[in-house]
Amino acid sequence: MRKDTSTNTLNEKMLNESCGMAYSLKIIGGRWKPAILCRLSHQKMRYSDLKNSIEGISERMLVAQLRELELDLIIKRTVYAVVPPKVEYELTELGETMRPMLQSISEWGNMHRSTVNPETDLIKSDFMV
Amino acid sequence: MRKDTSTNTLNEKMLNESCGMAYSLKIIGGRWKPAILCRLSHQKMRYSDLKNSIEGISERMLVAQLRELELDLIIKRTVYAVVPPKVEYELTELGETMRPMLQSISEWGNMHRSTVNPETDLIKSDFMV
DNA sequence: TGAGGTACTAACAAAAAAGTAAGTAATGAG
DNA sequence: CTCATTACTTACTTTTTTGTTAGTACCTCA
Repeated sequence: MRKDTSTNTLNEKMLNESCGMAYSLKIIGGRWKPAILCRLSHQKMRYSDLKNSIEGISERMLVAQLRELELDLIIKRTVYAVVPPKVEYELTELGETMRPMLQSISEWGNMHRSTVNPETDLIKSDFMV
Repeated sequence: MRKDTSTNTLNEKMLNESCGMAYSLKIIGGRWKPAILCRLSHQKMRYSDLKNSIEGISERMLVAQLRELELDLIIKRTVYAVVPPKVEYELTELGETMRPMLQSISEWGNMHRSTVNPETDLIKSDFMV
C-alpha cells in the first residue's frame, strides 16, 4: 500500500509530473505488464487465456496488473453475465495509441540484447511485439 | 542485493529473455534514470552537475543509477586525474541509439497525461526530451 | 596545519513490489 | 445436494528498491 507522504512517493510524483518518460514508464513498467500488453495488442483475450499464456504469473499479479492498466485507461474489461464467469480484456483506443511506442521499445531491447550478448538468439514467439 | 534463485529474480530473467520490451524497461526503468537520460541526451555532464540539476536525488541513488547505466553500456564515465576530482558522464554510441525510443516514450506520456488530465499543463523545461 | 571542494562508499532503515497459499461466489450439470 | 468451472479476493511473507546519515580520499590553497 502506498504511503502518500513518503519521500519515495513524493519523488515519484514529482518526476512523473515533470517528465513524460517517467510518466510513461510508470504506466507500462510493472513486472508483467509487457507480457500482458504484447498479448492484448494482438487480440482480445479472456482472463483465463491470459493466465494460461503467461507462464509463471500468479493470479494475484495478473489481476493487479490488469487493474492498473484498466485504471490508466489502457485496457477495457468486459464482463459477461454468464456462469461460469467470462471476462474479456482488450486495448482501449488510448491503449492502441501505445503501439508505436511499444514497438520501438521492443525493437531497441532486442537490438541492445543482441549487441551486448550476440549468442542470445531470440526465439520469436507469436506474442512478441 | 539480489538473490539469484528467488522466484522474483527468475521470473524477471525469463521475461527479459523472451520479451524485448521487458528487457528495455529493465534498463531504463529505475526511478531516476529518465531524469538522467534526458539530461545526458542533451549534453555531457559532470557528476556534480547532474546532482545539482536533478532535484531531490540523493548521492547514493545518483551513483547507483549511473553505475547501472554504465554497466548496460548506455553511458560512459570519464575520470580526470585532477584534484578536486572531475568525472564526466555522457551517452555512449549505444546510448545514442535510444534517442528515438526515448522520444516516443516521452511523447506518449505527455499525450496520455494531457488526455487523462487536461488541466495538467506541463511546463516545458530545458531537460525534457 | 587545517579547511574546502569533488566524487564517491558503507551501513542501515523504510517503503514498495512481487510471491504464496488459501478462500469466495455463482450456477448449471449430474 | 454436491461438484466443477471461472474469475477473482484476502491475508501474509519475502524480496527488491529507495531513502537517510555519516563517513572517505585526494590535493591545494591560505
